Amino acid sequence: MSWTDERVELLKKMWLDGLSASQIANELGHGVSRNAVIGKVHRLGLSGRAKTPAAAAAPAVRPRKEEPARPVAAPMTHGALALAMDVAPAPAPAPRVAVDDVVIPISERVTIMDLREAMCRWPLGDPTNSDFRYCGAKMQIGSGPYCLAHARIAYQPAQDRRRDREKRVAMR
DNA sequence: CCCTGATTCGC
DNA sequence: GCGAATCAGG
Repeated sequence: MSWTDERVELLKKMWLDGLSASQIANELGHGVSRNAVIGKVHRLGLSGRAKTPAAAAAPAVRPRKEEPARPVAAPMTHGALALAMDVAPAPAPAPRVAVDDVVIPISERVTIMDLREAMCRWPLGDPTNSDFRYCGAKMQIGSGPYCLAHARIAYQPAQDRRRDREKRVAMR
């Protein structure tokens, strides 16, 4: 894929929101690596956070050939611009949500950006809304992309599932 | 070992 | 311009 205006906008927004390169790469899609994101960020000139005092003033620890210090764009503050855009806080309802006869822990709900490889991809809410989250619980091997609880819902195996209403799946 | 960003350089 | 490889670190 290529860096379309749209994708660059997403990149800018997320980077300014403080998301890590890998998180951004993960959300932008399959063809984008974290290196690609970092590379693009630098080319766009929005990197430059002077973390180390010495790094900002001195040529750092790299004895390689250096360029006359590229002019880092305006040292914009992370927080200020981050507030300009959304990223709504997660609503905090009941500690658990019951679906059918299975109790799902929602304590780990995560945004797509925080979704890791081993996290349950059961969607929670409307993907159009900003409060959309994924379950995020630990993925159960052999249960598709879901945790144990959600796998049971997704792959309703037996026809005895309305049985055992009292039986609870204790998780954490 | 997991992760972070930074830099170089062949493409 | 792009990004894998690499570096330097947490």
